[in-house]
Amino acid sequence: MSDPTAGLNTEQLGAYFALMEVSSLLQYAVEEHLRADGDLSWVQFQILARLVDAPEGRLRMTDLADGVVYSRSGLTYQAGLLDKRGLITRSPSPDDERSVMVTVTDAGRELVARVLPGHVAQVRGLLFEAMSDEDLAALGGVLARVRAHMRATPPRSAKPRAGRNRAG
Amino acid sequence: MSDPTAGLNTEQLGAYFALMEVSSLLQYAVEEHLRADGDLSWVQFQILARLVDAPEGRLRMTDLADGVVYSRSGLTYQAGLLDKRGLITRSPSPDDERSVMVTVTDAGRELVARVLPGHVAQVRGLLFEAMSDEDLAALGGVLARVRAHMRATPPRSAKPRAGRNRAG
DNA sequence: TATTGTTATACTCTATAACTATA
DNA sequence: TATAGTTATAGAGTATAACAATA
Repeated sequence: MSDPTAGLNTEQLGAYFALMEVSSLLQYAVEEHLRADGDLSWVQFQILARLVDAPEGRLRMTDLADGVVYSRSGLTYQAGLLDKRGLITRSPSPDDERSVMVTVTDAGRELVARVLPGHVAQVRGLLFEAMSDEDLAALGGVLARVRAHMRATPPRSAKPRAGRNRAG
Repeated sequence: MSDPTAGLNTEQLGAYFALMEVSSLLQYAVEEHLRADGDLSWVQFQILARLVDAPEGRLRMTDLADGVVYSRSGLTYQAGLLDKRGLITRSPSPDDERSVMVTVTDAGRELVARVLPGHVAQVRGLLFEAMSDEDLAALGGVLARVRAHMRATPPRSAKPRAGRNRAG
């Protein structure tokens, strides 16, 4: 394990840099295709993908923001773009009048379906082609654990808002 | 391995999403500290870190751009900012008059040194705390292989420039 | 009083294309 | 003709703070 008073050892540093480099390269490559195939940015694709995966294709704005690791205002902006293109709809939640439910439209689902094959091919070619089954199992296991650990920390949308956390 | 005609299986999809989510959360957390500790963005820190690690603290612009996964003009912009703050210097290369060598200044090294402890603590707390030694070894091994595989693809700065790659 | 979401605004970043200079 | 880098410009994205509405 790691000594909390020391720096990272060589192995840790290497793994950290490799992680960031791999995800960066992967995101860049994938984003290029998403843009060409469906005029979608990475964030927009993530929003749509999460909605498609969600029960009934709907999620609250805040849950979406947390999932995508995004600020609220940023999500409002992106949701506005997707709304304008008819890929999602927004409506007040019946449960909590403050909340807004975001729902994928059929057009949204179709776009995801159209874009997905190329996307998946991209990911396979770059990420999984260099991986054995054991690699995959190991990677998936560690990352799932790490994600859970990170998610235990308060999510981004819980950041202090105007008026809180001031000095004095 | 993966069947090139099929989609990703559940395990692959999970690993892919976990990878992107973990790196995204990590980068976000780390960037917050870098900004607070040294008024550095993620890219700026990466540029400085790479220079500090390089022999004699110097690298060509293009090598830097490839390493950081960045466009040339983007790097010029960032280098301009770092230059203005006295953290790097730029000078024509003696070998190739077209090239520009970027060098970290003492101030740049000091800033990296000042920011590094907090940075490292952040990474340890989020990434390595949830990992055993075996996890680390596995993760590092896979990622190094994947990175090499990805890097086998032409780097970003080699993207077609004005006038190349036109249809016809 | 806290939470959800939107808006206005200002700013940072990024990419494209045009340009200069050297190989 | 190709490569290295800069610049101008224009656009996308992002965050902050202020705001309205509901809990």
